[in-house]
Amino acid sequence: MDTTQAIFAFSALSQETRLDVLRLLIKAGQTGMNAGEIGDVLGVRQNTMSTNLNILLRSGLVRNEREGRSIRYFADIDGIRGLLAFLMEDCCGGKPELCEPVLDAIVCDC
Amino acid sequence: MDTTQAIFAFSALSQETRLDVLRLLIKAGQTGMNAGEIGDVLGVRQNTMSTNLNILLRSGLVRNEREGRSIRYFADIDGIRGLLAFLMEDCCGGKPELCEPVLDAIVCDC
DNA sequence: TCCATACATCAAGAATAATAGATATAACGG
DNA sequence: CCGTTATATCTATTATTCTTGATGTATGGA
Repeated sequence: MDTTQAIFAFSALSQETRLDVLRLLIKAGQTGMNAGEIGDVLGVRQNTMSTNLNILLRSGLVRNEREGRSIRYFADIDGIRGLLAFLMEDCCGGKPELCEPVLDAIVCDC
Repeated sequence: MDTTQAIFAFSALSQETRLDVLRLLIKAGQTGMNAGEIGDVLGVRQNTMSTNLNILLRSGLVRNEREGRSIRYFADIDGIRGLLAFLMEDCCGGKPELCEPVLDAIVCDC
């Protein structure tokens, strides 16, 4: 992950539809969701959703897989990890009490 | 953290100067850095840096403290935690193997 | 109180991004 | 093949964001 890529990824997340999509796909986990299904759930027009899905794809936060006529989208965990690792790189200047709370926040219930 | 606030924060990070500033402040930890010092290190003009620091402040990713004539800026760990927690909320749909690698990436050496 | 330092705000031009109508492509069924 | 479904691309308009010169404000020292 370099700065340019990180900026592109954060930029992808700085728009409501795309942020909603990624959060939805993170919830969906390995099951993923079809493009049309995502558009229906979020109430976004087909071509707008397609454009936004493509931006998420290019940002490396999402991946997809053709499934017959549909295309299924998934959160790309490696991409998300890379982005967060880039942000938190060299964190806390040797004082773990600064960054530990950040980790705690992401621990999920599963 | 709500969607509007998260979009504002990700938008704050989707610009080179501001992303550089936050990463710098994360490295600086509790020591923080003066506004002028940040501008010097990153080679950004005074008023541009001031505008960008204000955007980071309003995004909740950074906090500041007056120090005589200077103003010292710090990464706001609570703000960062809130943002990442919002993104990863309800992650992995019951399958921990999806989100654990994300956590591993952020574990720091300190 | 006057000056210097450190930072913030204003305003306007330039660059970038968002949306949606129209159209194109890809896959499947008959 | 032909039609239908599912998604992608093109294009233009509108809206937002970035940068910077000029100027304003706050603090501390002489």
